Amino acid sequence: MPSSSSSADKRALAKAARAAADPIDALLAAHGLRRTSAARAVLGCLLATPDTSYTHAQLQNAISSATEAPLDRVTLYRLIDRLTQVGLLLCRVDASRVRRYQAMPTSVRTMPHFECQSCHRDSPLAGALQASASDLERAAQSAVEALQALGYKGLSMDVALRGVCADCASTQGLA
Amino acid sequence: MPSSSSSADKRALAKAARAAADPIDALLAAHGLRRTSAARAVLGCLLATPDTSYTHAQLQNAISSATEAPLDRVTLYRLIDRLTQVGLLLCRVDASRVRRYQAMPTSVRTMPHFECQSCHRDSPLAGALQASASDLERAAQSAVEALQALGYKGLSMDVALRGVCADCASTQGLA
DNA sequence: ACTATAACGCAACTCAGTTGCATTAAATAT
DNA sequence: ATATTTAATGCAACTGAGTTGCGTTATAGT
Repeated sequence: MPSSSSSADKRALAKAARAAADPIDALLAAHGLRRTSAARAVLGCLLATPDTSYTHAQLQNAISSATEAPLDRVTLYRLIDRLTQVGLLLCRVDASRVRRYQAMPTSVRTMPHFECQSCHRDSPLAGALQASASDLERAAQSAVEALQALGYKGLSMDVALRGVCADCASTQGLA
Repeated sequence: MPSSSSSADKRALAKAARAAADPIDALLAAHGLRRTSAARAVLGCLLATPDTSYTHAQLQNAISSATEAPLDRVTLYRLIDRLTQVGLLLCRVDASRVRRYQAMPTSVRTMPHFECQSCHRDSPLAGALQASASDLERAAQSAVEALQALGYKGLSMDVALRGVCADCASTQGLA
């Protein structure tokens, strides 16, 4: 019954249809962002590879080679800022001082890692440390739940150990 | 009986005396670093204020105003690198991408903190989150001990939560 | 005291990110 | 459907933190 529906109904429907057409568009709309080709490309790229983080340069490269639109440096910076501010992206600064971006993970997986201040290797806690690592994960999980209960959104946790690894400690005469 | 001691004894004694004269000099010597005025100033400054971290600029400023030697930027960078590599200093990169340096803490105190990706506030986990925080600390402590047993030196742990805080989540219409 | 080399200081450079401003294109109102 | 508003884009110039090269100085070991 097309003639019986009001024009207001039609508009609402059209809007919903547009928003729901693509899950990525839906996300953008839900967070009050415009559905531009750049936004679709970035969010699409990051959602396609969860748990993978990109630097700004890597992201620009990936977008530019995938699509035929070379996407300006500054535009990408600002787009990333917007996506991060609404909680769609997770941003962390790695040990070499560059920001790394990824889609905000849905479940909170903590991956404790160790950064050696001498050789600058960054390695996940493995082997004998699995026990402590899973203890950490459990503790982290409950902290995250507590924050979620307080209204915090898009939470992620990062556990970093720092120091001098056994290799470096032995090759220097360390006290 | 000064005349009975060999010249070798004398030299060893002199070296020990020089090294032990000042605890800071002793530390430098023990880690194979030269005792220069710059090294003494930096290490002295950081050891005087444990658990306080300085940026490169703050440190340069503190040194230059305390002593009468204005200490070159690059020299300070290189000095910090050396001190960090031997495990005397702890270096971390804060949310705004600048490195912060402090004396390597003797006991491992974990202070979980939350970084809001919208308002960029960085706040310690407090109040209702104390429980989770202390769970985290305990888990962290055992991880650190496990690493120490493996020969790792100068360990420190950093637990960071990231996301959008309740304030920011409510002021934007966040899904 | 002599010598080897660690540490210093200066200048120039790189890399990641920012700011200002004019232009374009979504979203909304008519 | 068209006009209007304003979010988003693109370019150019800039900033701040850290790095590299190289000649000079001062500490450690002989």
